[in-house]
Amino acid sequence: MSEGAAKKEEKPRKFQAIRGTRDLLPPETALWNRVEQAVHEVFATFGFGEIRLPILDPTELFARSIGVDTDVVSKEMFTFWDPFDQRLPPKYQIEEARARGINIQNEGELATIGLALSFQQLTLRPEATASVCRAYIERNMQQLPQPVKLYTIGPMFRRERPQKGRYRQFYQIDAEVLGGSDAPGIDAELIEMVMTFLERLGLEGVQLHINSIGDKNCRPKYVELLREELRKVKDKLGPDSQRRVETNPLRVLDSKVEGEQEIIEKLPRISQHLCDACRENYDEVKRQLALRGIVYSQNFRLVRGLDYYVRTTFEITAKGLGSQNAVCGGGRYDGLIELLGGPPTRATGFAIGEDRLILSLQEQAKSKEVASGEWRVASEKPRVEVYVAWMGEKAYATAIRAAKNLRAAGFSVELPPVEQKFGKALGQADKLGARYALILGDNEVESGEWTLKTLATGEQGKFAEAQLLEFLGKKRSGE
RNA sequence: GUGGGAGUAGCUCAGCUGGUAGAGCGUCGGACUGUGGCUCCGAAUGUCGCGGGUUCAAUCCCCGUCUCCCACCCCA
Repeated sequence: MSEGAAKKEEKPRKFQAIRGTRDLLPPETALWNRVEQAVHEVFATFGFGEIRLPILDPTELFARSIGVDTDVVSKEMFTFWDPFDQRLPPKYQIEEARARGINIQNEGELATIGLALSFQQLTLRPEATASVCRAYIERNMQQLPQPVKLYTIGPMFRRERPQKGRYRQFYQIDAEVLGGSDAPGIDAELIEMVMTFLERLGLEGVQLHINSIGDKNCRPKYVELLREELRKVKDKLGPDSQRRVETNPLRVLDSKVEGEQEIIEKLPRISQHLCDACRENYDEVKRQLALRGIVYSQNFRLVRGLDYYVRTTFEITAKGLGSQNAVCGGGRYDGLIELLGGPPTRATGFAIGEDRLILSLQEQAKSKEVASGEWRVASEKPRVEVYVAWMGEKAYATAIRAAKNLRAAGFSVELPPVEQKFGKALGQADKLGARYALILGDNEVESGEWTLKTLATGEQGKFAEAQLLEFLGKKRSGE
C-alpha cells in the first residue's frame, strides 16, 4: 500500500523450446492427424499391426545395431546415465545395490562403487528399427506366424544442427517386416505400401530410388576395390571424401561436391560386383516392382548410412524440402536380429520422416492455393459448427441442455460461459468461423421455439427443440 | 562440429549519418441493452534476443553469447 513500494519485480525467465524441438499447434496438428490416420488405414490393409515402443532404450542397443562408427551413434545421440539415487540414506543405497546384484558389505564401500551403481546408459532413441528388433527378440515374436509386420509412429532424437526438414526431435513413421523369408516380394510389397500411402495423401512429385548394396559376401570385396580405385584419385578429392576413402568408401559415392562428380561417375559400381545370389535377388526385386506398376530409378550412389543394411536399399524423395529431400529411407537388414542376440532372422523395413512429409504436403498446398485458390491441406470441418448465443438465466439452462444434445449428436459447439449481448455473441461466432448461431433468449424460452441463424447467409428460422437436431443433421449430410 | 544470413509488440515489418520506439494486422473495450461481417473511436502488450564494450547518449557502432533460418557434414 505504501507508495514507492512498487518494487521492481523481476520477471520470471521466459522459457523457450530447446533447440531443434518445437510445438505443433492447431490447425497444423489436424494435418498430422490426417496423415497418421492414413497410416493406420493403409498399413492395416497390408496386414501391419501397430507397436508402441519406449522412447528410451539402452545405449548399447543402438550402438550395436546402428554401428559405433556411424555419425548417429558417435556424435548425435542424447545419452545419459540412469542415475542411482545418491540422495537415499546409505542403508537404502546398500539395499538398492544388492537388488542390482552388487555385493556390498558396508557404507564405506558405497563411495568406491561409485558409478558402478549407475547401472546403465540410456539413450533417447535416434530411430525405431533397433527397438522394434529388441521387442521382437524380447517378446519371442519368432513364435508368431512369420513374417511379423509391425509399424510405429513417434518421436526420434538426434543431436544434429537443425535446418529445413531436420529437427532434433523429429517424427518417424516406421514399418518393419521381421522373420519369414527374404523373398523379393516382401521388399517389393513393402515399397508398394509406402507408395500407396503417399498416393493416398495426394503427395505429388515423389521419386523412388533403389539400389542393392550387396551382402556380407560381396560387399566387403567391392568396398576394397572401390577403396583401391579411390586411392588412385585421392588427390583430386575434397577433404571430406579423402577421409572417407579410408573410413567408409561407399560414402564417397554420395558426395555432392561439384568437382568430384566426374570422378564418381567413373568409379566401379556395385551392381557389377554383386555375388550371384545378390544379383538374382536384386533383379527379382525390380521385376516384382514392375509387376506392381511401381516406377523406380536405380541409383548406384544410394548408400544408406546405417551399418545394418544389406542388399535392397531404397529412398523416396519429395518436393519442397530444401536439401534434405528424402521423405523415406529403408532397406533390408537380415543380420541385425542375430547381432542383437536373437535367432537368425530376415528383416526389412523403412522409416518415413513425418516432419518432412508434412512439410512437403504444406508446400504443395501453398503452390496449389496460388494456382487455384481452392486446395486446402487441412480441409477439416470448421472448429465451431454451432455457437450458442444466450441471454438470461433461464436461457442459460436451456443453452446448456442444447449444447449437450448437439455435442452428443457430434456437432462441435461453443457455449459462452458468461452472458453476452447478442451483438457481441454473433461477433464471436463470426470470428470463430462458426457455421450457425443458436440464439436463445427470453422469447425462445417462453415460446419453446429456438432461433437458428446461418451465419454465411444471414438466414434464420425457428425450430422446436426436437426439430433442430433433425434440421442440422439433414443439412450436414446434405452438404 | 563448420560456414553464411537474421533477431524491434501476439504476427508481418518500418525506424535516416547514434538522441531510450512506430505502422498495419490481430487481441480487448466502446459506438451497438434481441442480431455478426463494414465503419468509426479507444486501450493493452516491447527490459529493440541476452551480456559486455565505445559514447554525454546505443535498437543503431564493436565484441561475446543464445536462438532461428539456410547450407555443409550426416540422415528421415
